[in-house]
Amino acid sequence: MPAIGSRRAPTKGDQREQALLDAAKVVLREKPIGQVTIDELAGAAGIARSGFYFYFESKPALLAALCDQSIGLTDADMGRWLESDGLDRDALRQGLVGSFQRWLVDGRWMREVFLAPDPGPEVMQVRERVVNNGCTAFRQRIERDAKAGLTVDGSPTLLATMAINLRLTTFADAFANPTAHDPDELIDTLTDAILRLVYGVTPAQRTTA
Amino acid sequence: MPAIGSRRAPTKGDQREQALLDAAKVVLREKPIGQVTIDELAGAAGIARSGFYFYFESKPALLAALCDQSIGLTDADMGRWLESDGLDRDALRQGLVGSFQRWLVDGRWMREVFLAPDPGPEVMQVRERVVNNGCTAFRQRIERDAKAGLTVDGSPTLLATMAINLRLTTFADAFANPTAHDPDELIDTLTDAILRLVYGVTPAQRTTA
DNA sequence: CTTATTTTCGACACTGTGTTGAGAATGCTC
DNA sequence: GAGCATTCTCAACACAGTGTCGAAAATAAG
Repeated sequence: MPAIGSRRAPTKGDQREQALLDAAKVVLREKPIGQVTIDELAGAAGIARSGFYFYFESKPALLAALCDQSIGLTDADMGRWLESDGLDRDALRQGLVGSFQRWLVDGRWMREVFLAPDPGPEVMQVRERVVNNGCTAFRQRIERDAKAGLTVDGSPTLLATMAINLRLTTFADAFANPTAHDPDELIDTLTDAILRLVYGVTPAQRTTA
Repeated sequence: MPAIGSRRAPTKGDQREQALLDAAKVVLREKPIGQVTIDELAGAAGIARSGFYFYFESKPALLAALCDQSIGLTDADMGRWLESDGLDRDALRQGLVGSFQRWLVDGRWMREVFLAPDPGPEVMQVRERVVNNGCTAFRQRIERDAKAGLTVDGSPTLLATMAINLRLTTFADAFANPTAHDPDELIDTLTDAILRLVYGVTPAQRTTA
């Protein structure tokens, strides 16, 4: 794997590794990881089962790598809101929309990474990194707004965790049960729920009807 | 298994089945289900591995049965609040405390049942029943209060789901990371978070400091 | 005590995982 | 483009865990 800014051309192995990740991403859209065999993953990337182990130590290891590649994207989603101040409902909503769209596509494996109780050490490491990043960014925003007297009382860390978990479970549910709610209503309700959670207010103005 | 109100004495098999459930409950406090073998579960109940299959079809089937037995308790926790009207912070808080205590003890398998993305059909069935019951009760309370003009706007179903998920993830996190927060603060924050989520208000009065 | 039913468990077949080492493909150097 | 080191591939193996079967033992019923 050439480093991210590397000038070196990707070797055959690098390509194969990426092919394995890409193939896995597709395969994992269909069925839960527990029901996907390594044989299947290897086959989808065009190699024999035992060849898989040249690239990844195990299924969870691949999953962790998969997640790792998607972190940048997830961060970008909420970036605008996280950097702004005050409620800024529009920015928050837009961030959630972006996040939501990713969930609708790759929710299968995202659930495994972020929700599964015991996804193995490799995944746990990535999860903790991602969650910590998210919580920290969120927490810092809350602390900023707390100084301006905008937020409710209560530990910013706890509030941030709750907000993030609320988003997580809402999207996970939406993935598991796509027809249960109207997407727009879901996002609006979630947006307001988070604002209410952190600021204790539901802003009256809405960009969309 | 004699029906719940049965007069018939439990046969040896009934006892063994219960022993299996009790033993599993204990074993599952130590390590995640994925790392517990059927051999281990059977051994803990004093029978051979293959004997396990006389009582349960599989590991998930036992887990579902385990959960099934605990439903009554979980319902009882929140009962008082669910039947009252208005915010009633004290009742809500007390319900959450009860629920929380159960989580601290049996959180390991409760996570598997309520959080795992793909716990198998048997568990899924029980989960859906429990979650639906909980959501329905919650939703009805919200609808009642909505008529009284107490709640925020928004689909009661969505609000109920969010509240329940907030509780779920908060307790699951607390189980996974017991020292991260002060229990009292956690419960207080969660109580207020739920009230804010549903009613848009944080009641000033608190029973406890 | 006899008979029917329930319970137990060893032995088997099967699926999926992870390892190893020999050989093939690749790419680097001159 | 021949030689050489490195990277990659995969068949064969060993193993752990699951689930099934049927014969025997334990229990309950008559």
